[in-house]
Amino acid sequence: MNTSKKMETLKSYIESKGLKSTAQRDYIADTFFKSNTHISLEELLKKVKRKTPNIGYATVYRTMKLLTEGGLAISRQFGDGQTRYENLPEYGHHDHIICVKCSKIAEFQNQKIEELQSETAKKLGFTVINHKLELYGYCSGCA
Amino acid sequence: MNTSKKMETLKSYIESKGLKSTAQRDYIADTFFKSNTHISLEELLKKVKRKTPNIGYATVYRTMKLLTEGGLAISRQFGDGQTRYENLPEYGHHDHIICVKCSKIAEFQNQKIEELQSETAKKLGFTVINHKLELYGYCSGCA
DNA sequence: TGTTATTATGATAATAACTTTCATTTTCAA
DNA sequence: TTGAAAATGAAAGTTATTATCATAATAACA
Repeated sequence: MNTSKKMETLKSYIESKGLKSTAQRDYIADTFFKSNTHISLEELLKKVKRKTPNIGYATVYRTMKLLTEGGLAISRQFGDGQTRYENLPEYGHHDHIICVKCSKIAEFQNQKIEELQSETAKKLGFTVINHKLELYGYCSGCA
Repeated sequence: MNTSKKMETLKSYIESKGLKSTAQRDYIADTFFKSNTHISLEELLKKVKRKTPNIGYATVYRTMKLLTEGGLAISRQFGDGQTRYENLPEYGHHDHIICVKCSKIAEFQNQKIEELQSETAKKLGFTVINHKLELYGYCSGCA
C-alpha cells in the first residue's frame, strides 16, 4: 500500500471512530508512512520535530497507537528495549533476518513458508491472521 | 536437554567464567528449568520465594541474565511489556502460535519451515544461528 | 457564522520493568 | 584458617511507556 492510500485509510478509520482530524497527527502519520525503517518513537519524534518543533512525545505516542490499532502500523520488539514500528509494505508481507553482531536487518519474503505456517496452524485448531518470523545469525560482513 | 543435564552445563559455565556457586542461584536455576511456561522474572521470583522467601528480585534477575548468556534460557518478548524466559526444549526447537484474543500459547515444530529458512538466509548471505517464529491468530475456542 | 460539546495537544507526572549500586555475606583457593 | 573475589538483598537509579490535566482545536448544528 502506498503512502497516499495509507493516508486515505487513516482518514476513514478516524471518521469511523468519530475522531477529529488534526494537522499534527496527519504530519506524524505521513512522516511515518514515508520512513522505511523500523522506527522508534524517539526517532520518529526527532524526524517530526525538524519541521514542527513544538510537537510533543505524547502526540507521537498516541498517533502510533492509533495507527497500530487501525492496522496501519505494526509494533514490534526486536529486543533492544524499545518498541519499533513497522510500515505496511507496498506489496505483500516480509520477514526479517537480523545480524547478531552488527544488528543489520535484512528483509525477505517466502511464500512457501507462509503456506506451511497456515497448514501447521490449522492442525492445531488456529486461524492465522498475522505472523512474525525473525532469523538471527551472521551477515556476510560479520561471518 | 533435561534438568540435571542443564544443571551440569550451568556448573561448567560458572567454572569456565571463574564464578562461584551459590545455593540461591542453583535453586533459582533449578526452579526455572522445571518450569514449563514462558515465565517472567516476577513469576519466577514468586515460585522461588515459596521455599526461600528471603531471595531478592535482583538475584533472580542476575541468574536469568547468566542463564541467557550461557545459552540455557532464551529471553523473549511477546508484547505484554514483560521479558519472558523460555526453557531449552527437551528435544529440538519449537515455535509459537498465540491467540490474539485469549493469549493462549501453543507450540509446534516444522522441520520443513526450518529448512526453508536456512535456504532463504543463505541467499541473503546470512548464516542462521537461531530464529523466532510467532504466529498470531484465533484458537479453536476464540474463533 | 457563532456556539458548544467533544476530541486533541503538549507538558509533565506516574508507572512499570529493568538495571545498577553498595554494604554485607559467602565462597573457595592457597 | 584466611583473605581476595564474587554474590546477595535492599534500595536507588534508569528508561520507556502510559496517564493526567489544563488549554487549544475541531466540527456539528442552530
